[in-house]
Amino acid sequence: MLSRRDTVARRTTRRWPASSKNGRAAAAASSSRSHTEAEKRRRDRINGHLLTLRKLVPKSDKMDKAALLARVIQHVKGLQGEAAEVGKALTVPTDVDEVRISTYAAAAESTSGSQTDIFMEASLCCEDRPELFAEIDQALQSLNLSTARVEMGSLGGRVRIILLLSGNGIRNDSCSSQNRMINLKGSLNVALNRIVNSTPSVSSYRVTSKRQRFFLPSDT
Amino acid sequence: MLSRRDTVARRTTRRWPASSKNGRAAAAASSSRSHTEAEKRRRDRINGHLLTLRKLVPKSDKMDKAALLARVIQHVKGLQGEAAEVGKALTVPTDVDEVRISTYAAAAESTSGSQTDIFMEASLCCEDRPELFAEIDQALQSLNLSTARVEMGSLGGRVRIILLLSGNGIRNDSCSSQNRMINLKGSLNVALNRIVNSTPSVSSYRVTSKRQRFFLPSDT
DNA sequence: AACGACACGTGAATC
DNA sequence: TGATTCACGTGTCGT
Repeated sequence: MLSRRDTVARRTTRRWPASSKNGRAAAAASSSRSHTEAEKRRRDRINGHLLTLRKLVPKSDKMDKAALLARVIQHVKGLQGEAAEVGKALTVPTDVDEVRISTYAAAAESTSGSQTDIFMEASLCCEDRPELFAEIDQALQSLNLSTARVEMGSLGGRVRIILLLSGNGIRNDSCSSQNRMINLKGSLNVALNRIVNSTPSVSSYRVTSKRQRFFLPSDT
Repeated sequence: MLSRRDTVARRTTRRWPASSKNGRAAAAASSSRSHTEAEKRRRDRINGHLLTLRKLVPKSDKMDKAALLARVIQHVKGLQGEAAEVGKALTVPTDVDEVRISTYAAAAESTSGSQTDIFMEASLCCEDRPELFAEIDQALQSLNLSTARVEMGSLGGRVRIILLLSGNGIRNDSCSSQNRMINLKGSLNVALNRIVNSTPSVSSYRVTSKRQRFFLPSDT
């Protein structure tokens, strides 16, 4: 459990046998001493870094040294995954039209047993236009999908919208849910692609400058 | 420099002196053996985790054990800082109303010399309501601020909006630009706070469910 | 030779 | 008590 003993000096750096006058034994003793001291410096260096890591990683106090390392790798993995996910899910639109749909199951630890809900994450990137949200809304409604969360970024007249969707009542305890999921995914894909690919060139709406048309007032 | 020797078994797990028939010595030897074996297992566990970390952290191969740990803490610090920064700029609304404005100068490397534009980043988090964007738009227009980029996140009926603003024609080559900047910052702050703090309770707009009102169609 | 890094076995301490 | 964790000193390999 690691109590004190990591800070306390358990033994006072060993008493060396007082360098004898004999040349041979003195040399050997000196060598051994420097060796021991160097080794201690090495250990202190490692343990110092270990301590830094312990302070850095939350809830890693009162932990085994090996367990600490395990927690560190878990933390690094988590942070790396998070960073990658943020990078992938970043709401900065690019110049290419894109629709990406990924399904995954998030295990929701509830009090009454663990239930696994099915979610879908849809990311679409296209030219911005006023009817965009309404069209997306309509598509989602027709597919009976509810939006758990939405994030949106806009830059240079283009938008990237990331939707976290959940199919109503679609759980993985149903045997046919997987098939429904695939169908849903396909349907959503074609619907969003249709929305993205509807070029606004025929629309009456026209961009004056290549930039600065972010705040399109609702109707005022 | 860490060559092989970490994978090679340098000595074959020590030959124990064949449990003697003496009860006392046999017990002591058995105890010592289990102790040694347990200690080896512990070392292997630690080194195993260390190896995992070495695989996890890039460019940490061919490194001292202590240096590896130093690199791990550096990596963790970097990832944590990155995550914190992302978290601060992330468009996930919280439960507290908030307005945050930060100004910074971004050096734009143009062909005709380097010109330094002044930007402001405004982050506001409040309850969502249909007139919100229009009010923000109006405030920005009255302050003659143009929006270079906007990011928005919505969750549970609340929104967090992050605006990257640039004052029109405000450059730092002007001697009075700094004062104008401060005034602008203050004005923007009071304007956004007024918008955020205007409670929608008196508004005719009312939320039915605590969730799922993300896609408010423009007017259809 | 001398120095640095590693694995090892052991004594002490904690649970 | 036995199991487990830690720091220590040492042997040994590679530079």
